[in-house]
Amino acid sequence: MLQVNFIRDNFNLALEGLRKRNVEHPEEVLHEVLQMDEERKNIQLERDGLQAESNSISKKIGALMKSGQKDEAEAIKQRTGAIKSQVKELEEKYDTTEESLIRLLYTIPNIPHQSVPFGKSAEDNEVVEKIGEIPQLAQGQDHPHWELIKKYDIIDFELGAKITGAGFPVYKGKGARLQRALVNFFLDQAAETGYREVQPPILVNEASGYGTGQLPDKEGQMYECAGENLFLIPTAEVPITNMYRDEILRLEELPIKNVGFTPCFRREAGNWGAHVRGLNRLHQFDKVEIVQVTHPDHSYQALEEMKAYVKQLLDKLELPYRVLKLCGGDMGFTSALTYDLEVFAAGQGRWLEVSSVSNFETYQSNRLKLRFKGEDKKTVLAHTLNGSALALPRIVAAILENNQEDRGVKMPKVLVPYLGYEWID
RNA sequence: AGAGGAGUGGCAGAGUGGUCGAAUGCGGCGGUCUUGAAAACCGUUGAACCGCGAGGUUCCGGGGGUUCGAAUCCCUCCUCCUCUGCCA
Repeated sequence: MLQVNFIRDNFNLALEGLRKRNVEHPEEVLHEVLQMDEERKNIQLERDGLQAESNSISKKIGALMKSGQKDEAEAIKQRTGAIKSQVKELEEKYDTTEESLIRLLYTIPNIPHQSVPFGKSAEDNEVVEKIGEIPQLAQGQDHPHWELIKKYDIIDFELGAKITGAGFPVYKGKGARLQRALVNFFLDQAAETGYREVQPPILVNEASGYGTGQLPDKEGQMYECAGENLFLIPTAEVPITNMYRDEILRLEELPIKNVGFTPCFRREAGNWGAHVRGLNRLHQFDKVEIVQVTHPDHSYQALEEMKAYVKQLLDKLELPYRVLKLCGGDMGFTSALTYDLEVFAAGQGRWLEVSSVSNFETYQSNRLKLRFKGEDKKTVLAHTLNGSALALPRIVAAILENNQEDRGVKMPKVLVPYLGYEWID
């Protein structure tokens, strides 16, 4: 969530940011925040004053009791009754005011970075670069992946539907091996680049959901465990970033770079259309995620590094891709700047998002209370970032579609040592 | 899952109703000494909010209660440890 102080000190900046986000009545919303915060402060002032008085009376009573002046002590006690009930009343008022302030802040998205383009939807995203050749598939070798997986019997949707439901495929034989190869390849690459590998839980509690911003508004995205108040993670970002909730880090610990492989679960309620066939959208999929916690001065440099890292993975997989800078209307709620990386899947003739790399600045760390002791020993909110590196299903789709030949599908060279085979046939 | 024990500052650990945001030790930081370092000695060292400031308020696992007053008493939840059971 945004910091109230930031809104107060940079009102116009915040306002412009919310306009870029296409937030309705941004000026009113921001004013309401400031007004609620003022109210909160006033209540605190009043409450603290009374509490101070009450504290000093209590001290006096203590002193009187000690010196044996019981009657005087009893006399003073009478006066505390009124103060007590007033304090209690003010405390309740303070709590409800603060609660509604936080609830309001939860509804406000992050302020986009200056460079984020205006725009309403994916149409308005800015194509930053395009890399690699779009493959020209020969006739008869231009199948979409959902046909190829059937032909070679490597991924089975019907079987998954029998066990669980739609969107939970079973990977079989070379298909399963391909999954494992990709995960190992991604993790090895990340380790070489200086990321520490972690294996977090894939069920998280409510506090974690709030910490990274999946709650309160996106319950529709996460599967909830009945009776446990736990959620299946939609991305490893949630547990890995929440490892640092309520932490005050030392300056030397930054930047923190973690990588984790987890399955991801998304309900995707209402997100199913004609063009989400096969592996394009699933309820359960595998993803390797990189997460960084950085000094505010270095987060954009880190973002560029993460983007470059993901690009290099796609280069090694020999997949054509493009990099988008998302516009204000298409960016995730909590992000300040997001790059999407999309591979071209020639069998469908479509770009598929395989990675999203974002800088959240202090939006998450403010909820998380993730801070570090700065140069002047003041505690400062750190910046958090994350990116997919990479999400598997669409990578698999693109590999299958782009590399199909007469005799089968040829695997990218870099994966062969992990796969133990060269062709899916 | 059952029985018992425990949760205090970066760590260790005292404190069982008022003078406790909290002894002491270690660690960290600053200084003296030293060519430099170590040792020794001196000082300093939690967080949040409010206030121009002086200063005030809150926080001893979370929440609630008793009391004029709670780290300390009561209730409840959570976590960890030990033993028993179960299980990959």
